[in-house]
Amino acid sequence: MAADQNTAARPVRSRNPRGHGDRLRQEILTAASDLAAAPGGASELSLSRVARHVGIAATSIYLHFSDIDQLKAALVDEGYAMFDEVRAEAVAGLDPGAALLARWCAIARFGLEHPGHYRLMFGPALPASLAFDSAESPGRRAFMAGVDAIAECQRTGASRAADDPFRLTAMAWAAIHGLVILRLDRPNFPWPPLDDMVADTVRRLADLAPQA
Amino acid sequence: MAADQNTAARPVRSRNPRGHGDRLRQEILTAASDLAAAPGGASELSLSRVARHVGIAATSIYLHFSDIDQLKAALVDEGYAMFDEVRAEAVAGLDPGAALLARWCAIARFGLEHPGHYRLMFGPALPASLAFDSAESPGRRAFMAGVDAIAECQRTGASRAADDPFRLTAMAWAAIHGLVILRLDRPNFPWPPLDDMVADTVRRLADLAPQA
DNA sequence: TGTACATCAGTGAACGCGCGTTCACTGATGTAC
DNA sequence: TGTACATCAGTGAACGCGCGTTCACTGATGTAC
Repeated sequence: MAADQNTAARPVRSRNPRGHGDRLRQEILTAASDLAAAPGGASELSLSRVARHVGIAATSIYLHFSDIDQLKAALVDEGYAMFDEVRAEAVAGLDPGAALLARWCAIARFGLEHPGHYRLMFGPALPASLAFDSAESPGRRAFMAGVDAIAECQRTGASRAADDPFRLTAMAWAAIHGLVILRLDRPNFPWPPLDDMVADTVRRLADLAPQA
Repeated sequence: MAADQNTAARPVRSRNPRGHGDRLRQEILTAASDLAAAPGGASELSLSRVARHVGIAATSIYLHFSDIDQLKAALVDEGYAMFDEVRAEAVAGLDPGAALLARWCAIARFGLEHPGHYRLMFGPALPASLAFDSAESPGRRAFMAGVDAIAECQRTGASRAADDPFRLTAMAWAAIHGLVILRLDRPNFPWPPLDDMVADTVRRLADLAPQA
């Protein structure tokens, strides 16, 4: 019964008006993100499935992406754009300690709200060229912003941890990534509320002063 | 050059002596674990690849496993057997605080030493029937053992955290899982030493008393 | 106002590949008589 | 001691499927004259 996704007729879809062919690009990205969000992540993402989801012929994807890795790369780019925005928005106007908590809560919420993007950005399925490891990658830049945020907390006394801020950030990153990815992969586990867990984790790892 | 795994002749391999056909079962499990260890995890695990890796015909796998999910399930079983053993060995004879640190260090090391098993046990690619969520699953039993370990620390004063031990364990699990899985998925990141990071993370989350 | 043409958004058939799975089989080794 | 047979460990050809990718194409819409 659930299998008729294979046999179902392609959904009705009227072609975009002349001059707006690039709208399809966004439809493709959205569908790809939906598929990558599935448990199993990027392994559920295929050109045929994306095309079926959008309601177009598989070959139409080539009008906007030269191959499937370009499609994944575009999702990753889009993901980092949202990711940067979400963090900036979350910390705006806060003092360093509150900002640190807000930053990591925003990261965790981003992961749960955009699981398709998140899995591609931080999961194992990246096109090789985009792996989070060169110093100029967007992932590394986001990480270094986290390092700065912790260093700022240490400077102002909001954090009493004496550790190297790079190391502290690696610990926080791992901890929050684990929270996100386990929630995605084990949705039936009786998870305590997200924001509290994230805040408690960060507060303890960075030894943040108790809040007013 | 790396592609000749496809065209390469099957490795020489003499058949097992009469009465020892079940040796092949273990060879298959070992090869499957190797393949699942790859970045990309279980998506690299296929019957054909396992067979090629062992040096047998793909159909020979059916002599020991009725389908590919049974093969994965056997890997998960084997993984939990090792996992239970490794934890028991790590904590033997230690006081509650030291045992808690040793437990989580052993878990992290298990993940890095047996990435194939670990990815299947805790990653997204589990056969549906084995997902870590029913109360009787081996994963849940391991988790509850962790809860007991933290509760014991709280009882003896080794941990000064007042939280629900279930919640604390969920935080620790997420944090350590994140450390393991990010190390596997981002091997080029300049990670600080594992044991220190694990111990620091657990010490801070559980608010363990400083050690002698 | 009419018509030829260019452009644009998208299609459909076909390909070779690796996959999981089925089926009938092979050939060496031990055992019954 | 010799031979027929059963058992055992594994093989090889074939299937249908979804995949990524190629190629030549269609049909609606706008524009030049």
